[in-house]
Amino acid sequence: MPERKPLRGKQPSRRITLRDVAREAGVSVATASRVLNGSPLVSPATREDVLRVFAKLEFAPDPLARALNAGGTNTVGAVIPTINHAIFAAFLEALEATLDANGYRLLIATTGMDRRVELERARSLLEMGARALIVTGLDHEPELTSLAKRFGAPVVATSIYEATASMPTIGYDNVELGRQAMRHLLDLGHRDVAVVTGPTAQNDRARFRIRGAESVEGVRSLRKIETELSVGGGVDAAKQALAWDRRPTALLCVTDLVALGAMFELQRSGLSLPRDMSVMGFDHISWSEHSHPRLTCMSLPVVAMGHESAQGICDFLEDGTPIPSVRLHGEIKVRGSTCPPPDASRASP
Amino acid sequence: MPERKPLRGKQPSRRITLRDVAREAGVSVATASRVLNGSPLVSPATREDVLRVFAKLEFAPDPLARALNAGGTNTVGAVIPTINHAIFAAFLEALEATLDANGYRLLIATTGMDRRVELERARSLLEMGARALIVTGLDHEPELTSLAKRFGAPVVATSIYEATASMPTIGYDNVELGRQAMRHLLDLGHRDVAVVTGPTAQNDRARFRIRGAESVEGVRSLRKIETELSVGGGVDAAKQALAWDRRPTALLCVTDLVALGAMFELQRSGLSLPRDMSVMGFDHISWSEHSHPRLTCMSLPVVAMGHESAQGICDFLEDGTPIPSVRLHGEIKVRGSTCPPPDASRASP
DNA sequence: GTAGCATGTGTAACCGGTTACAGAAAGGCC
DNA sequence: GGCCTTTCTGTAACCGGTTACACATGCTAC
Repeated sequence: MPERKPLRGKQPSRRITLRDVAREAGVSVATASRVLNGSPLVSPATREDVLRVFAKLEFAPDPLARALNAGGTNTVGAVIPTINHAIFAAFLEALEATLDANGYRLLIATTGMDRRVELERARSLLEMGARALIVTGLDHEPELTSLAKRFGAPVVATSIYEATASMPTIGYDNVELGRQAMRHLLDLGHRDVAVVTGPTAQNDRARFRIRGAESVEGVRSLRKIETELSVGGGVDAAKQALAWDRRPTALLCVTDLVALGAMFELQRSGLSLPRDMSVMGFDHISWSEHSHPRLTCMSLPVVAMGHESAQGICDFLEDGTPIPSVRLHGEIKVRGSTCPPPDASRASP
Repeated sequence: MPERKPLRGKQPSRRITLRDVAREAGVSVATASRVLNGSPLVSPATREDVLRVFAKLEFAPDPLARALNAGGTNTVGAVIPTINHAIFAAFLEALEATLDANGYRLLIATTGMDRRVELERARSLLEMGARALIVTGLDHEPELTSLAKRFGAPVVATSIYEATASMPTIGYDNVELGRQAMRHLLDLGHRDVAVVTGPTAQNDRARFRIRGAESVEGVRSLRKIETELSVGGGVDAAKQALAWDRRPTALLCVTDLVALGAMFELQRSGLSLPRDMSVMGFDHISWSEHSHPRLTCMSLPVVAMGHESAQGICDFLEDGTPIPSVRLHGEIKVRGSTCPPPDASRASP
């Protein structure tokens, strides 16, 4: 049951309305409105007059009244875990750019990875007039779908691709990416790998990547370290891995940020990378190709994902074209942070 | 002269309106509206009936109509250079959190550092109904102010503090920060420093920081390197500095990202940090305390800045309290990436 | 019985624009 | 001059809610 939010605050000084302009210019509101919208049905003389009054009174049309007439706003809402993570930021930037090019604005709300919060944020975006919703992954409160349907807004799940999902998904196959990453390590000769992940409870992408990694045959030991999704988390993870008595030869991090933190910590504790330990990331954020050593990672097509999501939504809003699911392809960027393990000669058959 | 943007797209199927509900429930729109808003002036029995019809018809009130009545939306617009930069992301996150706590939503638009673009984005945010505008720095097209005034929306400049500015500024004194940073290097014994900056043309914050650095007495040589505002830019800057015949002993980077790139490149080329070269940053983004070596930097209070900006705006919108300028204080975080220069014993008096 | 009040409901104006439709004014043509 | 167009302008309904005000009802109090 929708609950009314009282309007916060009041208009300082009554705004100039179209009627004020009309009165001042000695014309009807209709004519004033026509001038406002550049209708050709106005004589040049009247137009001049009205325009002069527009300027004189510093008239600014109320966007809400226009939107009410038009039957909707031009906003699209994105509900994402956090802005403060390079990979989401890159995605949002692309999303915003494409929406903007199509005349739509982007409303943003963050969830801090909490599904209940996500639902609430989604509700308020819809109540603000968002015409479509972009969410991350497929792990949501069940009410989300019905809520959006009630508002007539489509929901697009990103960062994930799943053809059979109940909503369009625009993203990549996280299981496959996890598999590819692990295979790379296996091919190099690693048999003892630690997978470092952020909290997986509310994060299906991470779980899928792990599942993919686990699905690879031939790994002797695959241990999981669950940590915070940040550079600091990577530091912690590296510390843990170093403290184990049978140290893994490679760290597979589900996020570049975590990989960066891990590399820092490993280097700090005196290891030489990648010789003493391989580190791999996921995301391909801006610095990963510049790090020292350069980070081997699974690159996620977030820019394309932003464009595709925006385009799908815009097309839908224009003419009702159903939003298609789009499978984007990540690719492995093999760089300097991975190499065969120290004892590869012995370990390999 | 405002130009009309035609509504993109059409409503797929006519939405359920309050009148539909009222008819179905056999009450007047007024009563239906009262139920919608939880007014106590409705008998329990009628309320039940109407609520049932709400559910049955899956009624969703039109946010626009409500906002039109209320006389405004609950959105605040932020026009920032890019989302894709940790420091802005951290700021936005804090901003969004505080706005949200006060019942406001955040609209975001990016400018890519172009003032003309900034003006256009500001216009569209205002036309979307943003009640206030947050911008970065004080370098803007002059029309920005009058545009916002016309819409009755206050503008807050962030990332900068200048008591005499024509709009409230919520931020820090970039000149002072630049000075402090340089003094730290000077105190360590550095006399030959390179200042690495992003493009300064449209960025007053960077210019102020440089000015502050230049104002410090006792530096023998202060050379500037202008590069891209990214990790890659830092890499380039480091390459340049290394190629000079009289190599600086310290790099003062106006952004942490650039500092990170520089550190990577310096290490790649075989230097040992900080022994062979000191590196300093600005921002204090999440990883800078974890890097190897840990980055010495000027920490910018962006989280406080987000909160203060949001709070100032909310207070203004609630009861017209003028938005105060707020001077926040950055502080130096002395960590492991700076130390006396190799020849400090000789260089110091 | 009626004045007095609380309670619940409906009517209609209103928010600030847009626009269908009607009508006025001006020009063209026979 | 009368009739038809064309061109411009105004009236009023409308978008989908909210709400001031009027009014009907039921109850208490005198």
